Amino acid sequence: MAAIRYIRNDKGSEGVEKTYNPSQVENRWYSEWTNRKLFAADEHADKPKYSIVIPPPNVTGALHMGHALNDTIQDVLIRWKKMSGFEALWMPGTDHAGIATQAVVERRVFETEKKNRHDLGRKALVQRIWEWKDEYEARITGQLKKLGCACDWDRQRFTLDETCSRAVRETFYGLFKKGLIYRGKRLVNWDTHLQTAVADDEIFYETVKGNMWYFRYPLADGNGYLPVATTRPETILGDTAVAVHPEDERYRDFIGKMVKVPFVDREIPVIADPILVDPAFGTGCVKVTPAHDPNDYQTGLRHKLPMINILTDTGDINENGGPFSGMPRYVCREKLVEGLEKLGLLERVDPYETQVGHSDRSKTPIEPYLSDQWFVKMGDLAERAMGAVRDGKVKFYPARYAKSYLDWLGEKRDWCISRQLWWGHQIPIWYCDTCSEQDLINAFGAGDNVSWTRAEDTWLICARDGDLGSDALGSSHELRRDPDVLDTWFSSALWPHATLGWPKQTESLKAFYPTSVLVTNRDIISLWVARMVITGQENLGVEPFQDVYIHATVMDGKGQRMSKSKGNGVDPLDIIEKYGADALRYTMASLSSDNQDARLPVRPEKQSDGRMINVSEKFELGRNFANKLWNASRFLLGNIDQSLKFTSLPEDLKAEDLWILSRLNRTAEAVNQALENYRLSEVCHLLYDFTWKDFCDWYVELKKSDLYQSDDHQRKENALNTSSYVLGSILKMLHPVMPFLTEELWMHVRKRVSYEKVIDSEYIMQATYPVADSTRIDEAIELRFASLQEIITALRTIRAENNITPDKKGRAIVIPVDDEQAEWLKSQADVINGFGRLSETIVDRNADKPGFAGQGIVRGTQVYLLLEGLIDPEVEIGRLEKEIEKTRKLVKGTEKRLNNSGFVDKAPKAVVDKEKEKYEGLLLNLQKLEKSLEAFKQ
RNA sequence: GGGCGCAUGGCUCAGCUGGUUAGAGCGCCGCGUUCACAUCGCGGAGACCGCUGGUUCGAAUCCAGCUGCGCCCACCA
Repeated sequence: MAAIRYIRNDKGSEGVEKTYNPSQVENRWYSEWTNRKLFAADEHADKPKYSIVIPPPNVTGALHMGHALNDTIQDVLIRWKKMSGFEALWMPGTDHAGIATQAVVERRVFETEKKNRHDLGRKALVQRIWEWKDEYEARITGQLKKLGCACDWDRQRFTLDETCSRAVRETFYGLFKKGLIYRGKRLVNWDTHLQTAVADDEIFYETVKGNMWYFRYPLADGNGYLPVATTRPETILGDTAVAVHPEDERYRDFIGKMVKVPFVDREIPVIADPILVDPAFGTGCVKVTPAHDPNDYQTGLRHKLPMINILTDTGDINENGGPFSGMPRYVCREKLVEGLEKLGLLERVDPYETQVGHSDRSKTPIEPYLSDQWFVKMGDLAERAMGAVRDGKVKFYPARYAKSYLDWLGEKRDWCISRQLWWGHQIPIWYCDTCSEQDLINAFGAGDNVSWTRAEDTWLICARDGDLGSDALGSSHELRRDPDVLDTWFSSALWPHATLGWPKQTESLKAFYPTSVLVTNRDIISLWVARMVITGQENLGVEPFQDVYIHATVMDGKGQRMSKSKGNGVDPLDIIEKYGADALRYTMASLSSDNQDARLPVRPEKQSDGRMINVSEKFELGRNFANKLWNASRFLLGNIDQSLKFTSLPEDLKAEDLWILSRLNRTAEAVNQALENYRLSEVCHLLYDFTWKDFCDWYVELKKSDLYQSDDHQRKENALNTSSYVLGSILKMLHPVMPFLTEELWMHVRKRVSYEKVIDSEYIMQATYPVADSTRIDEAIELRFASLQEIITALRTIRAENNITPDKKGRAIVIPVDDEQAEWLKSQADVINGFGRLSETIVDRNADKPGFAGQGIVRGTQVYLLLEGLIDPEVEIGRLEKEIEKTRKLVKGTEKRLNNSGFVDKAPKAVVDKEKEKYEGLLLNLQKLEKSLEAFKQ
């Protein structure tokens, strides 16, 4: 039966199926777009430029819905700008994500081969990671393509590729030469199991049941002791001071005296430090171990204390541990406590729960560990980057995020850029302990490719490019390369210009730098956004983007941030499989408001082939919308005869044509403005309402009488003409959000319609984006239409509430407020008849109010539905009473306002006048309703 | 602990510079096979806009406090 209907409905529109089938359409169009190189941006094009660099996804794993939102937004912007006359570049790429990627690969190698990285060796491990990278980069790229992203794939970059590496080296060299990169000590989070430093965000805290040990620090002169509490007794071996609060009466006299560290017999001072010590906590005395505790480290810096490392790389006690040397640290802890007890120094032990940092990778406790690291001096760089936002050169949307940026930069904390990893850009520093500066000058003095500086025990030599090699200074002076790599963010920070070829002055760089907007998440404002501004200013003297659009963070149904590491990520491919890419895009875009979070509840669903995928009814919004547009198009196209060719709108436009054109242009205006301000959810709602409500529910329905019931050929043709015009505009406006569907429909439209200004390109993605023609916007006709719609709705309500079946036709009497309204409604009597299922509509200002009829009042116009015998008086009385009550409330409200002298005196005249007008109208309505109720009750 | 944000019908969210009869989608209820669409049409019910104060002629909207939640940053010897 469906087949029969299909054939009957589908006059001449071959191949347009009844429901939109996304999967068939999507792959076909994507390959078509890429084959035709429609995503390629030409740096030589004689057009204004627009560019976006993708926030490069980490190659740690596949993309989730958070990325899908991020990429949808960018694609909408890119496609919109392309259609708006810009040469738009969307630069794709991925990030090597140092620690995270090395960690996943190390873990996998360990699981499958029971080998750690030392077993494998640097070269082999890095090789494995490259293989992983290739696999996931391909997967990510595939996901982006499925999403429909209009990336210029020929330009795809990777943060570790040749081009990016060149930029990293150039930047490092430049900063080093200026003295902005230096070597220093820093406490790192040491993973004793993997023997590597881990990043702060790779640490999870776990509550561990431990003890608080209270013991005595004996004074060196033998006269008494200081009570100290600790959760890590073994660190006593590295203590270099005991601190008290300067105003603590109990210990004031001890300040400046010396105490003796048990077991190693080191004498250390008692110092006063108001920052470290909280007199109310513990004993009020704090042992200070600068080499193994972040706070103590800071204290150590303040007081210039020695920093004694007591651990080996594997977490055992080193040669500084006296009798405990060689013990694993937890064994040492036990033995040391026993020792304290034997010495009579242990006071008591309390059970105590502490938050202990654990490595996310090895799940073992991390140890703060002092080591040599490389830093970037942030002072001046940060100040300049702050200036960019303060001066408005870089603008945040929403503006509140500027604060995150400024606050973080304001701390001006030096940036630790070295990581004890193998996966990443190896630091371009070589050490030479034995040579003289003259040796360096002899070897590297010519040109500007090597720079050096003296450290206490060695030369620090930085090469601009390439590998210096171990014997560049001859066989007598060995060069050693620093084994560490750079923080991932060091290369990410260069992304906007590195991807365009910098330091080469490429045409691409000239054309597309600075980029137009950065679209990203709020949690990397400091890590990434701020650093891009810094390097952009430093390397090119120009900020890397004008706008920063921070979009919502996608949360799961429980309100947890969706992330790869949490494992709660939802694969966009699941959603695409179930609902289609356009549905995904539309739904995600409509979620993209100024809010900072977007919840996305999903549930697993078994597919017919047994696979489980994640689905969410939220995407039905987008799927249904796609289907609606599909069917509206199918309907119109099915009615257009092959022989018709429209080249311009008809001469004599009817009222509904003027109305839909006004609505269309108003929508185009609002949509462009919303896009300009990154208000994508607004864009979606505007287009949804215009398409579904204005166009489908009213306009197309209105035109059906022309199509079905008219013998007038011209009328029919005009109806199709105007409808196609509007449809074409809808497709274009919607294309950035729903690219596949609109491209597919565009193809069908083009077969039948050829407007010069609307159907103006072979591919919709190259067509011109509609802009508002303000001469088409007609306030008056929209108001008239609104009243017509409300009258029809009033009639429909009466019918529905009284359970009047569609087959029963009634008559209506409409009593308008004035002659103009009367004339308008008379001209639309057929419409009212059709939409209200009426045999007749009498529009007459002087008509008598019918005695028995369903009633509504719309903007003062009285609407009566005469259906003697069909209307239940009880129902009508109920309706009227409710209506009256509602109106009374409103009357009371406005009355109160108008009686308030404060309002009348102080509010703007326009507001007061409007209120008065409203009041009079409401009173009139109330009178009429009350009269009707009276009549009914008789 | 510091910062930012959120709290609007059962659910997910709009409501941008204070003046709206507080909206939408889903869900719910009723009716509906006239040939675009049941992934649909028509109609309806459902909200003291977290709480308490304040500013104002007027507050969902601005301010303060409180409560609950989320995120980021820093973290306790």
